Amino acid sequence: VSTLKAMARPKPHYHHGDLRNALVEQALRLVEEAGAESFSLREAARLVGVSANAAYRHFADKSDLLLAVAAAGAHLQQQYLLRALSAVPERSTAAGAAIERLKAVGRGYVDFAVAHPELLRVMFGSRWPAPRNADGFRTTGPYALLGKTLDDLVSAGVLPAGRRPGAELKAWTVVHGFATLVIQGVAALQNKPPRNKAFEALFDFALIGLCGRMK
Amino acid sequence: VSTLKAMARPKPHYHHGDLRNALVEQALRLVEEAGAESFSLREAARLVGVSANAAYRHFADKSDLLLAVAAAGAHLQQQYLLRALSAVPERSTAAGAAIERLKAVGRGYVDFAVAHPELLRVMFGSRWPAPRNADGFRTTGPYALLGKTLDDLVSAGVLPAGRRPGAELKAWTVVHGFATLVIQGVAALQNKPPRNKAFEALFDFALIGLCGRMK
DNA sequence: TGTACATCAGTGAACGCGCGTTCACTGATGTAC
DNA sequence: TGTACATCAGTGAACGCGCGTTCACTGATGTAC
Repeated sequence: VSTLKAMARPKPHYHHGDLRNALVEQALRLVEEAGAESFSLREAARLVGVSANAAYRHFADKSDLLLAVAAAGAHLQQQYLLRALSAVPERSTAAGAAIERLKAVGRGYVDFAVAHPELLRVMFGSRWPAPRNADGFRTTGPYALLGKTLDDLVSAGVLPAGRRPGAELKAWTVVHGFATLVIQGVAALQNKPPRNKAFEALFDFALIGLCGRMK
Repeated sequence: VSTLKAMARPKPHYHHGDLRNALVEQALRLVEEAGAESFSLREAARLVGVSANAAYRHFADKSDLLLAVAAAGAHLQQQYLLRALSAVPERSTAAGAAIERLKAVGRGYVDFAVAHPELLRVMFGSRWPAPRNADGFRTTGPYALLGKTLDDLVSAGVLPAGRRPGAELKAWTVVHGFATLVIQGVAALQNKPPRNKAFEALFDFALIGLCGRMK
């Protein structure tokens, strides 16, 4: 019997080796499935195959673990944005390219929200620390990427330099508002075709608003 | 001793009389203080001065009570919007009046979000039933009010009729996005003066985007 | 290369807690005659 | 107007539950000599 037991034993190592990451990934998965509200540290540990207690070797407490989940979410979001940017095809004009890049950032943001709604909620729910600029906005992550894209829009001559200040907030408000409406279940935005159509309309709207004229 | 006890007894009536409303109001208060996440039915009943059990005379379960809270929140929100609309001063031109009314709706929406962030979260978190139009949007509440305001904008000659379709979604996205950023703690929007400044800039941006030209 | 030992990363049992919900009940209310 | 009785709106005790967290512990790891 003891031989069988030893054979069936699933844990070859007493030390996990990468428990911290394993817990964060499992927690992220659980959050995405059922939301942060019903997330439990014990369940995450259980599924990783470790005692609930072991988590306290790596995290101060439950909220600390969720903070790590939020950070992982930010990293994933960044990947979405960069992937969307790199998928933009070449353009003949700098103006066309700059516009398409701005659209890509927006699309990446929305795609991330659609694919990981609960994760986005956790990221916005938890005030994890991030460097901010003088205006009180985060200098890393989507906000910074958006800023760079808007700079390009000025260089390309699409966005008048005089209208550049405050453009981040406008663009971010639109894209975040749209993503929020989508993940909060607005019926008209639940299927992809109408959602894409709404996104296009919204982008045109935002671009006109930003530039102060029809393109 | 028993006399003192009788004198101190706070409940003159075995029947509460208006327990349902009392529970909803208490629950709403608790949600606003600490969020729906940590809300407990027992605490609400306790604070109303009634056994936890009594709540089940009026609500199927906890989530049913929260649904009622969301409905009460919607009613309160409507009051904010109507109050903001009625505070709009008279204007010499129909165009000016229509623009100011649109701005008032937006301001009311943001003011509600700032004053009752957790309540707004509950309202968007719970899928309480509401009539929808053919486009999948709710036909009551802020969305309908917004529609009417936009119609006025067309009548006043500010918004070209050709640009009217889809205008609700654009306006709603901006105002909801802004409210969401505010209540989610974006540092630059936490104090009233900069928030108002940002709102003004955002409104101008949105109006240009809606109308397709500078005003 | 071998060994002693500090440090590290886990275990397993237990804690107290507040929760949502159910049970059998009882006091108050209102209505038919 | 009085009374019998069905209905309604509460009570209080109890349930089982999973949770976060703490405790004393032990097996594995790595390093100094």
